[in-house]
Amino acid sequence: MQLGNLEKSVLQYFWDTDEADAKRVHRELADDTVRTLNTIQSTLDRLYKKKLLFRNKSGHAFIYRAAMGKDTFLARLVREVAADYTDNEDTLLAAFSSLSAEMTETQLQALESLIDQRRASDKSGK
Amino acid sequence: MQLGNLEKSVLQYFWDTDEADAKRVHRELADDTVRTLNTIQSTLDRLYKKKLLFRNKSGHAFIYRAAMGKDTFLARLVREVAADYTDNEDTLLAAFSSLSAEMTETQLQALESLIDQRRASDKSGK
DNA sequence: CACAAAACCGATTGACGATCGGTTTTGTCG
DNA sequence: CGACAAAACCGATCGTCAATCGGTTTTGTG
Repeated sequence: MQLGNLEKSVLQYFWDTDEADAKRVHRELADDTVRTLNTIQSTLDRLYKKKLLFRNKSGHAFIYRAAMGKDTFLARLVREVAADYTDNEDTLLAAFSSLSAEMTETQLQALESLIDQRRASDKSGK
Repeated sequence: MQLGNLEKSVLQYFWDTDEADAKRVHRELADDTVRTLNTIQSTLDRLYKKKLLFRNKSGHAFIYRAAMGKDTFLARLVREVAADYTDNEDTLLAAFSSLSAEMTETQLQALESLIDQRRASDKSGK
């Protein structure tokens, strides 16, 4: 899932904003470069076709919203990257190894507690 | 760092093979699609310019080798992906959370032991 | 039903990887 | 040292895909 810069910005926008139509996105994403509402519409449509945004019609316009949270999306990207470069599953662990080499102790602890949480939710049959 | 398919294959090749010149890569990467030696050369050059391969001349030809291991490269990609979608560092942890939700107990344990190793090498002043 | 708003379509541009043909360099060997 | 082959280097073309926008078609709604 390779995204362009505008696509990323828009996605980011929807992680902060519950829902919006093209007009609103265009208005609130206004930055340096001048862009047409039309450009935003194309981008929304592209993201919709990529199933990264949901939409449903309300009056004239489509109302869009993020199809998944940022963390879920990130996890997906990470998995994708790993799958792209590895045959056996454990390369992902190797990558973690390199990554962890640059993590702070605090982050390591956070990671550990995530693992524990995962185990807990397993046990509870979730 | 976005790579095309041939680039990925070549990189993968160099993670299995210590060093090789274009000719050898071309010979050993021969698959279905017919490709010229020239194509392989371009690709090697592109990877060299991206600093993913080292090279040095030996006789007529360049001898190439991987500039980093697969795990280091993967870690770099993961970091890159994360940086691309997150302002604060901790989104990476959130992503791990989603990821860990699909890990087997065995993988979780492996991850934990990686964390421990990391701590150990910290203490030893490495 | 008319009209404005938005969707939809299609064209263009700019990156960039893949692919090669052709030209220039450059070792090496007689 | 000079010819020749091998490889590097250059540049063109093609395909894909995001970004951009103009123009046309739909479509709610007053």
